[in-house]
Amino acid sequence: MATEFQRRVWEALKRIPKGRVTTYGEIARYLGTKAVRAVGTAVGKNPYAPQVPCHRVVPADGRLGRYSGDGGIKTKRRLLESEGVEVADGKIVDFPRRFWRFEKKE
DNA sequence: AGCGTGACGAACT
DNA sequence: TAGTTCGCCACGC
Repeated sequence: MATEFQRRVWEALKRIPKGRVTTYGEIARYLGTKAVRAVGTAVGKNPYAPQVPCHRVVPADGRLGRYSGDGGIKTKRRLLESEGVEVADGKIVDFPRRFWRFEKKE
C-alpha cells in the first residue's frame, strides 16, 4: 500500500507535460518539503510506471538519474527521446528549456 | 523507538 | 572541474 506522501508524489508526476522534465527538488518544493531524497525514494517505488511518467523526473544537474522500470536507465532515455527530449552523453540537451516548473494552475 | 539507507541537492575542498 | 561531505526526511527492519 502507498503512503500519503507517496500518493502526493505520484500525483505531481502526472502533472508533468509530455516532452518536458522536472527535478526531484522541484517536486519537493511543490509538495512543500525539503526531503528531496524521500521524493526520490517515492518515485522509485511508483508501481504504476509507465502509466505515471516517472521517467520525466531527473536530477538537478541535468543527467538522467536512475530508473527502476524494465530496462533501467536505458529505457528511461529512450522514453524521453520518444517524447522529443534530446539526450546527449547521458545529459538532457538544453535542460533549462526542457525543465518544467510546477505552477499554481498549470 | 532507534538506525541505516536512498531514482537528491548544494556547499565545500 | 571533479570528488567528497553534510543535510534532508520517509521507510523498512
